[in-house]
Amino acid sequence: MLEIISRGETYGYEITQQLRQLGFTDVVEGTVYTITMRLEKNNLVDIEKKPSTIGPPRKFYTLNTAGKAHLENFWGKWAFVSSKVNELKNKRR
Amino acid sequence: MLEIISRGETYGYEITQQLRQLGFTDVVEGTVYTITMRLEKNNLVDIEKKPSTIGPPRKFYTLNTAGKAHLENFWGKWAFVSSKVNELKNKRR
DNA sequence: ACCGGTACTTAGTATTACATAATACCATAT
DNA sequence: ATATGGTATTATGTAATACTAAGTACCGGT
Repeated sequence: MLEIISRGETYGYEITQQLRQLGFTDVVEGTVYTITMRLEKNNLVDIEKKPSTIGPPRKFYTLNTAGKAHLENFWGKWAFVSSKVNELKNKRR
Repeated sequence: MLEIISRGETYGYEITQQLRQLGFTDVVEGTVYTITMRLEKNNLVDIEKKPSTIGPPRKFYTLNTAGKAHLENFWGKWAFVSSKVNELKNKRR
């Protein structure tokens, strides 16, 4: 979700749809919501509310400096963990 | 941990050491223990207690049929999730 | 007036992650 | 004997995370 938000401001409902398109077909809005709430709580995002012509107002998120740092930190951890897990996988019988 | 156990019977303390050697340097025994407890609770392992000459008895774990199935299921999920995450990573700016 | 799609929020449970500390066994050195 | 250090499991508690179901509300079209 941090990575998705990093590509440009977006909002919960749209994030849900993007995740579903990515293949996480059974992600529901509630799941995404708890994560956006966490991002807010941890001050990793800036928030802007904008009206929509086709529904209720949208709450747009963008990564702030801390959010970007957090994302970079995540990618570092991902590189480490995924390489270790793949190492295990490749040694599998 | 399922993968580590799948390579041959082993016990908590040894698993901790293996994980540390793998690079997860700050894994402590308590963390491993909660996971072995979960494996027991979910009936994914067979248990055999054997004496040790250099300390208290060891509780050896081996994967049972359900455990092996669970592991295979994990590798399937891993292939999916890691490919999706890497897809995101590679599109990163 | 209702319906379906859009959109956020609430509230709750179950699981997971992790740390700290306690207990106990054994060999070796003092 | 006893102190110590490595080996090994167990107990207990807290915080974070994952996930679901249901509720509220806004809007356009029939």
